[in-house]
Amino acid sequence: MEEMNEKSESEILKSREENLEFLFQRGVLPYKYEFLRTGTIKDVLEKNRELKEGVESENTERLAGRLISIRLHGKTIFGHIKDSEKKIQIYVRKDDIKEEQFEIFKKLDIGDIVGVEGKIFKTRTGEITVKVDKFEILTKSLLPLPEKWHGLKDKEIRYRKRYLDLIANDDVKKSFEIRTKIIREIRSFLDSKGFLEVETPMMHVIPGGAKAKPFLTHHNALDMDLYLRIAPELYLKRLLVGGFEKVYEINRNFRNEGISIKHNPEFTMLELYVAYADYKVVMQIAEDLIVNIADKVLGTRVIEYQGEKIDLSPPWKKKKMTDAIKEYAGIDTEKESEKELIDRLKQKEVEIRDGITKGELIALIFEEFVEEKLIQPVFITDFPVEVSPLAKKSRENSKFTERFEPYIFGREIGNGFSELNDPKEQEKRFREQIEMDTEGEVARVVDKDFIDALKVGMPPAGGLGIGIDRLVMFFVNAPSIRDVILFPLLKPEGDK
RNA sequence: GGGCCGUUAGCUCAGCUGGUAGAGCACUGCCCUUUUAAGGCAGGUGUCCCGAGUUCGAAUCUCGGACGGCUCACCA
Repeated sequence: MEEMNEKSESEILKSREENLEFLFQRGVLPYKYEFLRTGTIKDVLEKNRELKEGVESENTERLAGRLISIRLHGKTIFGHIKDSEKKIQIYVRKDDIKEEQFEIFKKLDIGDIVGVEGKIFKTRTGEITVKVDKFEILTKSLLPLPEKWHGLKDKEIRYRKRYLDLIANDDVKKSFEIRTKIIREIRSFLDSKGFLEVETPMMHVIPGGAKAKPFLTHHNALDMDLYLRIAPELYLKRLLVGGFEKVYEINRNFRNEGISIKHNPEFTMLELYVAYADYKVVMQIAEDLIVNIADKVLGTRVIEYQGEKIDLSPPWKKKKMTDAIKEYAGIDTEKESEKELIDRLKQKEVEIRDGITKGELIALIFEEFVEEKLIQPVFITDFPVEVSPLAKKSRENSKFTERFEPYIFGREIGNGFSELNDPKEQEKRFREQIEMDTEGEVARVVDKDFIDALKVGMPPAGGLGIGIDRLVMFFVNAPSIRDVILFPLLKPEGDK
């Protein structure tokens, strides 16, 4: 089996290996140390846009890039080279360069990285082209590039060999550039509002701050099990206790759950906390933050996601969860009994655990009957207290909390609340959560040190979390979270 | 983990109701001094994912397995 692979692989490589050997024999080292460019391809294209046909540029340009196409015509060669932004045609005439150089050029393969030098002209068809006087092969490519007609479509290869995906699919590079701009814009927005960016531990002794299964790891010297964090929340709140008033963290969370179009085991989360503020303040920040991204990164507040036009223009609607259920599902959760709600859920084949609470039922009804209908941006507020262990109870109704989630395209893209800061209440809620957690694969423990911190006293505060990957998905119209994570987790390659 | 679909040349794919394979791109050689999915002529691509079964005969049918995609569940 292994022998087979080696054999077939060497078949693929053969011609390129021979070309490499050809270069070595002529004393050409195809792994150069540097190449000084006069500019990027984009610069040169812009500079020569007005060039008249039949006229050569005054300046000699030096450009470098990957050879992405070659067209041999006997005594001339056409091709395109591409750098990080643009591609440009190159034109080599046998009369213009030494015979040996011409022979070497004919041995170049698609994928080689080359440097070219020459004047710029426009071809008969008006394409800006480099008339090559000199060239250097900067890096030899030994493996073939993805096929040029169909490009690289195989999703597995695209994710597994992202470098090929980036070479073959321009829009992929663009998506990741937008991702970076979004994160940069979030930072600059929050920094300008006086937030301090902090870093809290990724390795936790007690997993907390969210309801999810953690990854387990081990510290050898301390002979101690550690969990990769599922959320930074409890540490960021400790900072509020410590006296920071506006903090945020943008970093990875790790959750040992299933992988799907919306889930990657490690994902990037923004969490922010504002002292002396409640959930209403934070809700406004969430809206401002996202509208600001739309303005600064895309320049429009109307985005199209998977064929659906989404208008991010503020103000976003706000609906209490129970009101949304009434509006979209016609169910009055106040009036209906628990049994009636359970029957409705069972019709949708939702599993109901024994001893389920009314609050959990309301949350399930919302998820099953309402969520997918929330296409345009909307804040769902007032979540049941049973599903919101870290949120303060509502001033109006103690069965609900001062909590909100912004929904877009049927997906929750964030989560925020008036942070619970009563240590006794918090400890009680933690214990109730542990009781409700019937699956219990990971031993749930109350984070006593966090309770101690609350006992020292945390100012009233509002907090917000936003899943960055999912947010980016909207802005780059990505159907899968894997399209916005450069190297998504995949199973190791099988022995095919 | 459940369900659905897929796996044929390096790549993208075709191969009807079973008679052991085909196209384009890529690759090799030759021709071609403004082409751009360049073109023309010639060349060979291959344990048809693996294993077992049915059959005179399996890429094709049956069963089992591997790998992958989508989807549902857990979750954000």
